[in-house]
Amino acid sequence: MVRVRFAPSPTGYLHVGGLRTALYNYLFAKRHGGICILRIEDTDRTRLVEGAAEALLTTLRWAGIEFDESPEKGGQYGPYVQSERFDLYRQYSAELVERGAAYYAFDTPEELDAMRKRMQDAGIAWRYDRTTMRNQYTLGEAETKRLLEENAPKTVRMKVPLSGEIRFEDLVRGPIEVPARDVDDQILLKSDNFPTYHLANIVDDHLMQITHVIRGEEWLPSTPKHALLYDAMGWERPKFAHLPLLLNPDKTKLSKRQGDVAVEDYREKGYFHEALVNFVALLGWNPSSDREIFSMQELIDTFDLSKVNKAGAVFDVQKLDWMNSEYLRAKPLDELARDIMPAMQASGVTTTPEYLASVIGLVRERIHKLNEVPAFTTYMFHVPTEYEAEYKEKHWLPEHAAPMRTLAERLAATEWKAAPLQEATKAFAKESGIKIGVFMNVLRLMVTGRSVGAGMFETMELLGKDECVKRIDAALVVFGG
RNA sequence: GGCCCCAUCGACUAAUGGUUAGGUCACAACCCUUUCAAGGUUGCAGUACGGGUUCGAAUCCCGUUGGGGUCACCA
Repeated sequence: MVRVRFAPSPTGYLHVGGLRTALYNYLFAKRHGGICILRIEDTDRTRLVEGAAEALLTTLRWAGIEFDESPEKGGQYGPYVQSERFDLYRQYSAELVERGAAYYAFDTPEELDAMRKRMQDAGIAWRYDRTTMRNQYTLGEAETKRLLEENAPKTVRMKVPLSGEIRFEDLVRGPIEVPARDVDDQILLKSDNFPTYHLANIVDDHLMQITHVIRGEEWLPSTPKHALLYDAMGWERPKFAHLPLLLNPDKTKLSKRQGDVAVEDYREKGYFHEALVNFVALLGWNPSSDREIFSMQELIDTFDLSKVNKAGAVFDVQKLDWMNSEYLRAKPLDELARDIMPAMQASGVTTTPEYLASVIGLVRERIHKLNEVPAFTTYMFHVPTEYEAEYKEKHWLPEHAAPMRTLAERLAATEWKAAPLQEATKAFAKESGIKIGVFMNVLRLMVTGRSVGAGMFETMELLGKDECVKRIDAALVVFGG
């Protein structure tokens, strides 16, 4: 049985890289009929943000990712919040010490900083030296016992072998080998008795029977430590899969400063969750096809960890925009109308879902995001009060007044549908000897006040005869016809 | 700097020893046209470099260069 987990820290928003990690875990679990778990890793009290865990869940749910086991849903391996599992970590940390795989250290942060600085100045790579620092090996049994009884501040560090190689297999990168001498004696239990990520992570992954650890590449360097810990406890190691990083345009790790990194930002900007998920799914993975558009179910059906790429992928908003517009054009109009109705009302428009749906149908090919609808379609709800100066300058001449008046009369007498209206206009252009382009532009100017918009006759049909005639008359007055 | 990872058009990627190196975004041109789009057609553009292995290399090996990640009592 496949069991995977997404384990974020509740320190704020959901990073798009986090979304992709969560998504791959979810897809992998669903693909194999497995279980996907959400675990909150809140062992660092200093970085904790109130309400962040709930926000994370809300955003993940918006994206269409549901967990089988989570803090709110529960499950038989809970609790799913690390701060509620502290006793467990202390217990296993003690066991690690008993097994000789970890030891007590009594150095203060100041001492460590000083040592680090000294080594740095000397040009030597930093690594905790357990033969010279203050720990149970240098202090001796009696002194260690005394300090422990005295409740002196202490940490528990892992005892990493001084020689040899640490090997592990990565599902996307193959075998990885690192010299043990380059691995630091990582702190497992802090002096406040709280575990660090490394301890809490392997304890929970083991206890929750996680079979595959799918996480970002930034974790690759600490995986040897995790492998060592599983071995020390006599636990079976899960399979590891380290995902390529999401990058800024300059190829550095995707970060704030260079654009939006929070999923919430994209949500607020009006991107569809389907588009964001589709886009992010294809960043670092591809099912070897030319296909670009995938629904969640289609992603589940084709997802394959072995096809995940090794190289980082630049997050290109232009392609996201394109993908979003694909969804915008494919979605049912009534659904779009329902989604954007609140924003329409907020911008002072009262309308019916049916009319709004028709309006969206007219303009959806001209915008990238649904939330552009209110600003793009004001003329569909309000009589224009202003006319784009440059556009008017370019297309309006006083001698157009008389023919326009006649055209308006002709149009009013024809069936108020796009096709007949077009025919009538064409006929009148021919008859009057004026190019149809002139009528088109002036009509657009008078009816919408804008230089850009949907097809003119479709727009007029939807607006209705009375409204259009009224607008043309009003414009004629304003323009001094 | 040590360690680790990575390397196909500007971007996302396909091609797992044999293809004129394919698709998508972006960009450009043309067509369509009623503004803006959309759509259609075409174009631009890539295997980082150097050595091997092989009849044959984007693909396998080695090196170089370049990029990235990581080196906390953060995760």
